[in-house]
Order: sequence, then structure tokens, then C-alpha cells
Amino acid sequence: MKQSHLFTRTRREAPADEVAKNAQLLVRAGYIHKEMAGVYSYLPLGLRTLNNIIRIIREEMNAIGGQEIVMTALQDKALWERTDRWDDAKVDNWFKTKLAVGGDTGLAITHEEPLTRIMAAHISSYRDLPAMVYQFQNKFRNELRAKSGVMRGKEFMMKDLYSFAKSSEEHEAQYAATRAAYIKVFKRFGLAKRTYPTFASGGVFADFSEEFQTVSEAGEDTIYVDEEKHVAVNKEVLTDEALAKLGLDRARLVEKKAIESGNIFHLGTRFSEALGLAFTAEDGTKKPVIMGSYGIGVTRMVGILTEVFADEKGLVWPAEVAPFAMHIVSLGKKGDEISKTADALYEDLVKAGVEVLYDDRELRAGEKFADSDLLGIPRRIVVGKDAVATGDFEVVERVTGEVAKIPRAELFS
RNA sequence: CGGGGCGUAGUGUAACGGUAGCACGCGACCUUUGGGAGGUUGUAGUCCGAGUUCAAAUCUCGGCGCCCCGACCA
Repeated sequence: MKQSHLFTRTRREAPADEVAKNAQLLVRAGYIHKEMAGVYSYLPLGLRTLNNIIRIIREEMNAIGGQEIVMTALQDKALWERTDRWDDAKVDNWFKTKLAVGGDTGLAITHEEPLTRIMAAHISSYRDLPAMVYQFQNKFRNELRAKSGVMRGKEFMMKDLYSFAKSSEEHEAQYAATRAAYIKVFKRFGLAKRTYPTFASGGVFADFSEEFQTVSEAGEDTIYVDEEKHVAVNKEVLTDEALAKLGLDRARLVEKKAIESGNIFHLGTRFSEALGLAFTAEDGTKKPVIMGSYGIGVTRMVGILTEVFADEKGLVWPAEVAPFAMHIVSLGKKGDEISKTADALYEDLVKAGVEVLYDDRELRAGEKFADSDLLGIPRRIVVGKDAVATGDFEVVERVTGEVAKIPRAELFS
């Protein structure tokens, strides 16, 4: 894409109404636009980034047999009353509204209920199980206080996967598979080292649930990390009794701030029993399906990656997430040799299937470099006099700042 | 929801109750051209509504909005 065609602009200064580093940089770089408190739109660069995050998660969910669907945002009140999660006294962050024909609806805070009902329409035999179903969808939560930029909004995108099993052994296998897939996902985000499977409060069916907590000063949670075992305990469950159960030694734990980047839950039969999701077993008896739920905050991930990797110059993206792989920065003017060299390189890279952003604007070098730093694309290719003279291109790695002269052909490998 | 702070051109910031200014941006012209250049010039603003006052960006009240701390976040 030519940068002269990109409608978004970078800004020299951070918006006055953002304190969170992620929102400041993402707005400055033109990745997002703030609509209201806790509500952000994704602009071209932001959407490309978001889509890369989605692609990575999708690949890993598909790899363990997940089947993708999309559910509705609008919810059926009657369905949620059956699990007692409609009443404002029980769940206080619904966005609710009236239907013109009469009655109420609300915007989904999560999707266990509708998916359980969908599955009930399709699953009736043990032969139909196991199954894992997921979606990328916006969740709406009427938070009293949105904060931390894109990391805690009123509307946010989530990947939510739900598992359906006929036995607890089968459920445990699904749980383990999903857990392993999450670890792969975080590895591809470049967050493996600083993301810890973390024991947290368990809900109804288990002593603990597991969160994935990514260490960051911007985090809202406090966790206690066992570096050697690469696991952590959320402060909310840090008791001697819990540590004993988990086989952890308090003396080895280190306190860290972290942000919840994913979570996995055993749901047991709470939803299947309430909503009639059952199957006929081999012996002819009817049994409730055993469920699990597994979430990753997709838009939150944009914020986490910003918080973790950005430096004083701007955004820094892991290769698989970056909106473009390369950023050509031409220092020429329309029609001169430098521009022609840059144009040709751009066209050839596009033909070769490389995702490339081409800064073809006629601005001063300093401004273009500053913009390039801000945008955070992994490799910058500077096209100046030297490139025309030698045929080699100056390549700057965004992460390290390392500069190398690279022959043209090697840019395509 | 409790507490605190704040709303001024597109953006960021000034202005004792007394002429709303500066920088960046955007437009025009000239010079410049490898780390956010310089000059000339143009453009554009006090969140909304009441009140106090000769006079309100400034004081008072109400509304709307934003930020922070806490609470909340299966």
C-alpha cells in the first residue's frame, strides 16, 4: 500500500484525554480512533494488525479441531433467564434495550447461553461428541469505568471457544489441547516468556480456573510467579492452602504486575443442564454434555502487544502481527532516480507477495523516519542516493535499530 | 457507584473577571532536503444552558463529556 493513499495521519503529540501508553501510541500512529470512553474504532493499520492476531488464533484453534461460527450480538432475554443471568441484580453490566414489537433484548456480554442452545439443536448422540466451537465476536459490557485504553473497553472483540464432551476424560483432553494451543498462540505473539498460566479463583466446578497472565507494568492484576515452573498464582487465591494444593513454594514466588490475556474455564454441566444440552450414551441413558470455555481478548491483545513491545519512538510489532512486513521509505521526489528505484522495488515486492507499506510522500527525511518508527513495521527499507548508486538497500530493523546494507535480491527471500 | 481532576481552533497548550495568544497541522508562495527545517501569508477556537457582573474562557448552578484513584471485572 502506498502511504500517500492511506487516509490516516500520524500525530506528533499524544491526545490529552489518554493516559494509557497503548491508547496514546495507537491513536498517534492512526491505528485506532476513540469513539467514546472505552470504545475504539479500528482504522486501516489497526485492522490489519487485528486481522493478523485473528489469523494466528484462528490457525491454532482450527489445528485442534475448533469449528468457527459467528453468533449474534443481540440476545434473547428468555434464554438468559433460564440460567439466571439476565437479572441486573445477578449481572450488572448488560446493555439492554427494547424491541419495537415489545419485549427486551440485550447486547451479548458472553455467549455460553446462545451456543449451548445452538448445540442442543444439533447434538443428540454420543456419536456427535466431542466438539469444539469458536468465534470472533464483539462483547458488550456496560462498565462503570472503562480504562487503560483498549485493554478494558465497553465493546471489545474476543475469541471465545467452547468445548463439548461426553465424559470428564474427554473434557480434560479438550481442555489440555486448548491450553496447549493457547501457549502456541502466545509464542507466535512473541509473548511466551512473559505469559504465565496462572491459577485464579475457580468458579463452581473446580478449585481453580486458569488465566494466562502477561507480565506488564500496565497490568491490572498482581500475580506471583514461579519462574522455574513457569506458572503463577493470582493474588486473589494466594493462600497457604492453595499453594499446598498446587505444590508451589511461597519462597520461590516473585510478585509481578500482569494483564489477563486469556482464560480457560471448566463449565461442567451448568449450562447444558439448565438449557437441555444432553446426549444419548451408548447404554441408552441421557446425559448432560460437559463444557468448557476459553477466551482470548483480541482487541485487548493489540493493547498488550503495544504495552509490552513499544519503545520511546513508537510501536513495535512482532513479525506475524505487524500490519506490514516491510516499510519502504523513499527519500526521493516524484520522477527522480530515487523515486523510480523505490517505485520499482515496491512493485516487485508486491508482485512477490510481500506485505509492504510504501512511504512515497514528499516529506523531509526526518519526518518520514519518525513516522516509520511510530508505525512499528518490523523492517524499514530506506531508498536514497546510495541505493541508486550501489543497488544495495539500507535495511533498519525496528526492534534492534540495526542497520544493514542488503542486495536487492535478498529483500525477496 | 464513592472520591478527585479537567473540558479553549483539527491537535497540543496559554490568558488577574477587562483586546482569546502561541506551537504544530491544513492552504498558498519562496528557500531547504538522510532524523519531526526556515521565511512570508492565509485558515480556524472558549462543550451546552442558565445566573452573577458595566464586563465571564475565568465566578456560581445545572447538564453533557473525558481522565485518574477506589469499588466492580463468572
